[in-house]
Amino acid sequence: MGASKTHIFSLVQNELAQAAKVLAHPARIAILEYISRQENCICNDLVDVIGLSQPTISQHLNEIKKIGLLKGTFEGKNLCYCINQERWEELQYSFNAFFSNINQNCC
Amino acid sequence: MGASKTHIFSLVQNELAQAAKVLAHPARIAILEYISRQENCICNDLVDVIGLSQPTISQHLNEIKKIGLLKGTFEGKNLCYCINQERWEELQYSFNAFFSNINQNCC
DNA sequence: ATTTTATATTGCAATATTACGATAAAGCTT
DNA sequence: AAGCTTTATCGTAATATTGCAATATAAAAT
Repeated sequence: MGASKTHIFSLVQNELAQAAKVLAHPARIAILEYISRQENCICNDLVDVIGLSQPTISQHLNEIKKIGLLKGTFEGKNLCYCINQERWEELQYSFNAFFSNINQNCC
Repeated sequence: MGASKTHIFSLVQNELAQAAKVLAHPARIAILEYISRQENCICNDLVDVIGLSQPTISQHLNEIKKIGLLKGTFEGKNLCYCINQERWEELQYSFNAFFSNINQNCC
């Protein structure tokens, strides 16, 4: 097969997994960290900073965008990507809820 | 190519990505949630509860074990997997640190 | 000792991800 | 308009992941 059987899991489980998948690549972690340190983010910087090709960076940015973590606005000739604060906090809350719901009395 | 260029990223970035990768499948989310709800975990239950074949469940459990999230001990004839509390909290801390380090003054 | 039960491993097919060169598109600059 | 810069898309190759049938292993029960 190869494809995940997403239909046998709950929406919440699938959404958390989907979010985790976006964080499951060091380039995307690095991109998010970099954007968060900048006032503005010019994409071309990322190519230099991260050390991957421009198409690859573009693809990674797209993955991050897909789950709503980035807002993009144009500013002069360069595209300015920024963290979507609301979505970011939503995910932070989801991960934290997941990690907090653990029963300790076993073994 | 196809393989991730892990060597161009920091240890912390790679480790967080690695942990996220384990959470990046709804079956593994479901397995962790299920284990956390039980006093003991008999693996064979998981096959029924999750709805994937025994070899597939075994593989997923192995992925979870690889990053140290499970402790396993034998109890009678059944293997008992449990959440490794220390490691769990470590990851919770890592994710939370990542999510908390976001600069808001952009766009 | 043989059977039963539970878990792990192997091998393989289907699909997904990662990466990049080539090229396209879109907006400035002149 | 022509050229420059920046980002997106296409096409393709390499690798990784997901899933299961078949089989192996290991412990418990008979």
